[in-house]
Order: sequence, then structure tokens, then C-alpha cells
Amino acid sequence: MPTSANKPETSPGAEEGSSQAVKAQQRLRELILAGALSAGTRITELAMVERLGMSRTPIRAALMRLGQEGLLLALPHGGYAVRTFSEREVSDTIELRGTLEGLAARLAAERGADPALLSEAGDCLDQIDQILRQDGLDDEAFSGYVRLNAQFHQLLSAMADSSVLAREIERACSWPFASPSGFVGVQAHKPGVRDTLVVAQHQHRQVLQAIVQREAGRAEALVREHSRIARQHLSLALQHPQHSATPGVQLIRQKG
Amino acid sequence: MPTSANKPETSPGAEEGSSQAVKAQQRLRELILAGALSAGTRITELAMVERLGMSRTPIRAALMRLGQEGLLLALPHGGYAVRTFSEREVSDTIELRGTLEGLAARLAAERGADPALLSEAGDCLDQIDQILRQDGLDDEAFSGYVRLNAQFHQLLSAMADSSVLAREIERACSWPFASPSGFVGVQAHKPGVRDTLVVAQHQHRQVLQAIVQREAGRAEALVREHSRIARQHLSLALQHPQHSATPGVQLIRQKG
DNA sequence: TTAGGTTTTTATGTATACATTGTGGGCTTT
DNA sequence: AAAGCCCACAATGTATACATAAAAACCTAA
Repeated sequence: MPTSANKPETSPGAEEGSSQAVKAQQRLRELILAGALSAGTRITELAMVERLGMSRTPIRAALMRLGQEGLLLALPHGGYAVRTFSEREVSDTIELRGTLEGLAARLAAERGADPALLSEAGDCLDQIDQILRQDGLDDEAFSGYVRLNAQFHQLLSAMADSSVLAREIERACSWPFASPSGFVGVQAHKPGVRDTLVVAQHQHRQVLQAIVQREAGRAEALVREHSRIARQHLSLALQHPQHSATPGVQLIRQKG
Repeated sequence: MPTSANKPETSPGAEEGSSQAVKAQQRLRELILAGALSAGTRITELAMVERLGMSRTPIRAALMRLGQEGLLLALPHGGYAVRTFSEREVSDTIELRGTLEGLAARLAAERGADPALLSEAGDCLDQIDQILRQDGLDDEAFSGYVRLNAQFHQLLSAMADSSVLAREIERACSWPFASPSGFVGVQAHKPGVRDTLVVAQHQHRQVLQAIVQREAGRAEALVREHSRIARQHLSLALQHPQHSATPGVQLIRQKG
């Protein structure tokens, strides 16, 4: 096999309907998070032109968007490099996400959330309870939890009814290891998994209750505390990187 | 004067050393905030090519950046429009900024801020005291306050020693009416101005003290409360839009 | 052999031509 | 006269050629 592939790589889940620029952005993100582009290396437009099989223009747009998103670092004299994250930066990002979600919960409680959203959230938590009812959690149950967890957090964001805040929360969750379900996959096959999820689910219930009862301060504090679970997961993932199925962990540079 | 100007407009403070794309971004932001591009209207690339006297490529880059920054709204089938803000959105943005700065203050207090920064912040507040010592505030004194206030808030952000958070705070301050000094110009020539600034300065002192004494919760609460001054200023500015010298107020759509 | 300067290469910034898509207006038909 | 279809224009998406600047490599001289 020659070193310079002639056939541009195709992504299995790539959506065909989108524009080239969007496709480039998706593909580049996948490449980065999968570790195909090692951390710290410079990314040149021409290399991506070869690799993705499109012209420089959409590549440029994609690189710029990923740069503003934070996944790429804009170099001083032009060009980009795959960004690396210190453990502290990841921790700060999680704290940021928790703070923003906390603000959302507080606003939802203060202003009163849309009853339809509250009902949806309740259903969502009921479904999680269903999953946690079984003793052992198979992979299917686990991915179900991840999906429902993400849905609950998304509903939480929507309850604040603030486009400004929703936008920022979405930004904060764009880093895979900062998203609410980012590190849950870490200990998918460890003994105490279910207990962790039970605790998280208890917090979910309390948060929803606080919002319903318009206890703004309590709602905010609960969500913040809830986000610390992600930090615990981060520590575990860094201690046992080999078990971590989370995409993007190789972007975290360890000091040890 | 013909309707289609042949000479591209020049901006007085435009930096000549930067690239075309950066210049385009600066100039477009000025045009939007000055109201030269009325709120809600679609911005076409070709129109800006005529107006700024450069090709589509840097214009495109600038539009994209302003879109991600939030000043422009990306239309569903391509193109951008000057974004308008509801009063609620502006209010939320200020709340967001206050929350982020509050997080910064908390982190600074928890982790302990760099003594050099603490000393700089102290000097900054001393200089503000100097300004407030005089009874009447002339324009020069006022602009001095605005500058020092911005500097203090910038130092606050730096004390958290978190690049992630600093980046987000800078984003939140990019909207002129959400920045710490955004609406102070509103009541520059009103009788009670000085008192407002005295109150704000008192809060500054308390915040710095809390950080020095490592009182994290207090620091966070104080900064949040401090940000509500901006919301008061917002109300005043919307009640008396004619007195408002803040750029960008015309982007706020009033419901009344 | 090393240091410095020059040259070549390579990558990004910029301009522009071409493709494609969506929208609006005008024409035709019922 | 009204409604629907078709055509044309206009704006964005894409590709590529050209300009410029930085970096690397090579060559020369000390």
C-alpha cells in the first residue's frame, strides 16, 4: 500500500445531504477524536485536501470552525494544530459545563419551566429507572442510559428557555470529555457501575423536584454537584486509560 | 452623491498591519454596532465586497466569525442577517457574564490567585478611588473609570488562571451591552452617576478582599451581585434610548 | 565543522471563475 | 382574474490560480 492514498477516506456515518464544508467539519472532528491526527501535530490544508478529497475552500471553513470550537489551536502565523488539553483544562471545562447547567436549572426554577418539558423530563427519568431496575447492566442497557442521560440534560437546558444559555451549554458540551455522558463509558464493565448511576439518577430526581418546586438555589447547587460525577469519571479514565472507550482521551496530556 | 459609492469606506482606527480578513471583521463589527447595517437586514457578501473594497474570501471569513460570535444570525439556506436581541436575551447575556465571572472569582479564591495579579488589582482599585475622589466627574474622569473598570474585570478573569474560562468570559463580553463597562456610558451626565460608581467600587473592594482571604463562596456571590448593576443600566438605557451612547443599543428590539 | 546567508519549497492569504441552489417575477392556462 | 408553472437572476458553495511570507535545506565561507 502506498504511503499516499489516492482514494479519499469515506466516513461510515457521514451524512451525504450536507455541504462539503459541513462534511469536512464532521470528518475532521472524527479524525481528531479518533486519534488519527495525533495531538499537537500541525494540520495543513493541503494534507486534508488529499485526505478528504475536496478543495481547500470547504477545508478552510471547517478548520476555522473547529478552531473557534476549541478542538484546534490557531497558530500565530497561520495554520492550525491539534489542540492538547491539560488535565486541569479538562477539569475546568467540566466545571464550566456544571456552572452553565446550574445557571439553567436556576433560571428554570425562577421563571418556571414549561409543563410539557417538565413532563418529558419526568418520563425520561422514569425510563432511566426502568433500566436501573435490572441488577446487571448489559451493553444495550448501558447505551440506553447514556442516551436518556443526554436527553435529560438537554431538557434541563431547554427549561431555562434561554437561547443564549442553550448555545453556550451546547458549546461547553462539544468537548466529548466534558459532555454529561462523556466518561460514563469508562467504567462500563466495572463492578460498581450501577451504584454510580443510581446516585446520578437520585440527583436527577432531586434536580427536577427542585425546579418543579421553584427552589432555584437548591436546583443550581444540585446540578453543580451532579457535574462532579464527571470529574470523578475523569480521574478514573486517566488512571486506566486502556479501559477508556471515550473518544478524545488521547488529547489529554498527562503530566506524569 | 451617487447611491453606489465607488470609494470603499475607510475606518479611522483600522489597523493596517492585519490581514484583510481581520480588517473585514473589525469593520463589519463597527458597521453593525454603529447601526450602519440596520437590524434584521440580510447581509450579502457581494454588497460587503463593494462596501469594503476586498474580495469575497476575507469577507466570507469575517461573516463566519461574526456569526459564531453571535453578532450575525446564520440564515437556514446560507447567508447572514444582522441579529437582533430581545430584552430578555440581553438580560440573559449579562447574567451569563456575571455567572462566568463569578466562577472565575470562586476559582481564584479556591486556588489562590497570583500575588502579582492581586497587587495589580489593588493598584487598579486605588486608581479608581483617585477618580471618584472628585465631586463632579468630567468626561475624562469618566472614560478613565471605564478603562480601569475593564482592567479590573480582566484581572479578575486572569486570577482564575484558567484559559478555558478566560476564553468564555471574553466571548461573553464581546457583546458591547454585556461587557462590564457596557452601559456605564448611559448615565454619564446624570446627577446620581457618581453614587452608582461608588457602589460598584465598594463591590470591587469586597470581591478582591474575598479572593485574598480565600472566601470562595463569598467572592462568587459578590461578583454575581455586581453584575446586576449592568442590568440596572440596561433598564435605564431602554427607558431613555436617546441618552444612550452605547454602541449596539439599536440591536435590541423593544417589545413596547 | 560550524555558522551564516541565500535559495527553494511549502503553506497560507487573496482573488476570481464556475457550479448549484433557491427565490422571485413573469407568463401562460384554466 | 387567479393560480400554477417555468424561466431567469442572484446569492452562496466550491474549485483553483496567483501572491506572499515563512520555514527549511543547502551551499559557501571562515
